[in-house]
Amino acid sequence: MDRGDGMASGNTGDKLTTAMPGLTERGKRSVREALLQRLIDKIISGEIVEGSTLPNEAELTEQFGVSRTSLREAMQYLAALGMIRSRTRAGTTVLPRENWNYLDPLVLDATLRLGNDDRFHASLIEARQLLEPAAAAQAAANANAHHLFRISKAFEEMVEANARDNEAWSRADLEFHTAIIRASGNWVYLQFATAIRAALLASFRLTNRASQSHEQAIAMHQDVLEAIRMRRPDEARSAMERLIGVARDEISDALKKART
Amino acid sequence: MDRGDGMASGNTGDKLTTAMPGLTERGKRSVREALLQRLIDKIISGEIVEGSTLPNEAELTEQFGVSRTSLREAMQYLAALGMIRSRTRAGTTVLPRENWNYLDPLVLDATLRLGNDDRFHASLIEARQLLEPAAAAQAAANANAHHLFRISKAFEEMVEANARDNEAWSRADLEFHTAIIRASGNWVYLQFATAIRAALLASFRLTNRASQSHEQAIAMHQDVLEAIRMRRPDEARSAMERLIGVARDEISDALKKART
DNA sequence: TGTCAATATAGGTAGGATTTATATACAGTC
DNA sequence: GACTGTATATAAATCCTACCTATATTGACA
Repeated sequence: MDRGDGMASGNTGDKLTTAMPGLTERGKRSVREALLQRLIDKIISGEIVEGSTLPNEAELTEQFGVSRTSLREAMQYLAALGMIRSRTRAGTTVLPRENWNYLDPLVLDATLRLGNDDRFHASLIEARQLLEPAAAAQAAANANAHHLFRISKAFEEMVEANARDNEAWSRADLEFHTAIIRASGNWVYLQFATAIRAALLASFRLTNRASQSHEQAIAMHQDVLEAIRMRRPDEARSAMERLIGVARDEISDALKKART
Repeated sequence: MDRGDGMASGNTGDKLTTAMPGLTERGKRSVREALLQRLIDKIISGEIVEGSTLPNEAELTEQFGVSRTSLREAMQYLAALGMIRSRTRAGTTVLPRENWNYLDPLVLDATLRLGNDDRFHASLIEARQLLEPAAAAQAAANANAHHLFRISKAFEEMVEANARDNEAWSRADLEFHTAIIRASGNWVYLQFATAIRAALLASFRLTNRASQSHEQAIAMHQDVLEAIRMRRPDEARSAMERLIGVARDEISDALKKART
């Protein structure tokens, strides 16, 4: 929980700190970024309760050892995430969770790091099961040449990577799913890309895929690709349903194992 | 398009401006809020092209007549919306649309105001057709007493308002749909609440509902409510599908009419 | 071709002036 | 006397100016 920036107020002008660059230890994150993450973590973890009122600026700057400007910039960021609202005289209050933008990478990341909530993963998978087949069907109907190219390219990169290169595989897998959503032409679906991204990354962390299942995965991805290429929405939908179904099973297995 | 704050740089410290408060004319929005909206509008409308690099801070402060602090706070907000990214020395660039958080009320509002894109509305309706029936089914399965109460209350407020009070009707309608999504227990679905909110508000603006269709609408809402109360997911799903189906038809009619 | 200094730009700090929503007190009315 | 509207005080966010720091790019030079 302790971050290296506890004494960030130390660099108030003396040349010592600036004389040795690169020694700031872990994280080259800026003051604001560090502060932002500390605040997000405190709110997400519940250390700062939703609905509560934050201390005023003066106290916060002292508590976190940052200037008012940095604090206020971080506050603006939080306000944009729907996590706080400031009203003059009334102070700054933490909004109910319902308003938070969980689709933001920072928020999503903090939630996955701090909360071991199975229901969270379940919702994510549920949403994928709903959205991705629909997106695949729309992609089969709407995709233009450029979209098809990007999907195909991602697929080929998956085949190329195979079991050999886990990093490249996950990158390509991610791009495959994102490209299909993009091809659906529905901007609302696209908003979920970051959530799906997070879901996939979580599953990569959790599951150590046996090389045998790579073959199976490739076959299923190919089914989706072919259906989209052939302009068959229904086939694309069901192929994607099968694909997500397997992903769901793998995740729930991994979560069960992780619990023991 | 012209805002009243074009000469906001006038208050550079001389006491004259402060001597006459309340003369700032229209809009009680703060400097930052006004600036934020101007920037969002410029980006959404395409006046500032995605991928382009903004002028540096000094030029921007001059151009918009605001201080550096306000500018940077607005920038932080934009960064949180995924619209810009700042890197030292490289300047501030506008990110591709794909990264923008359209689910944010400010962004959504600007998009609806500035862009008359039918495809935008179509995507919104498509997403509702996919999400809301699923949410209703989940709500039928998962809703607790509190959730049921809120849905029922919203329904009763709709009945109460009926044709009499258009304002109250739309507020209750909004609450009805939001409460069901809340009851689904899926946080991902809940992220769409703002989008659905926007869709409903747009439809209220567009359609001048004949009082006869209020009766029909109430009946359909009641079907959804009853199915959830009776814990029948499939019925809830299909009742919601019918409801959204009508909404879709009304919207597309209204859009056609608006075009002529 | 690699190294190092100059430079431009975002990032950060300090402190004061201004604005504004709320609360409190007070006067006027039913 | 209870209620309602109006001035004043105040606490908090808001906004501003001025100056300092860190860092990535550029370009000169060895």
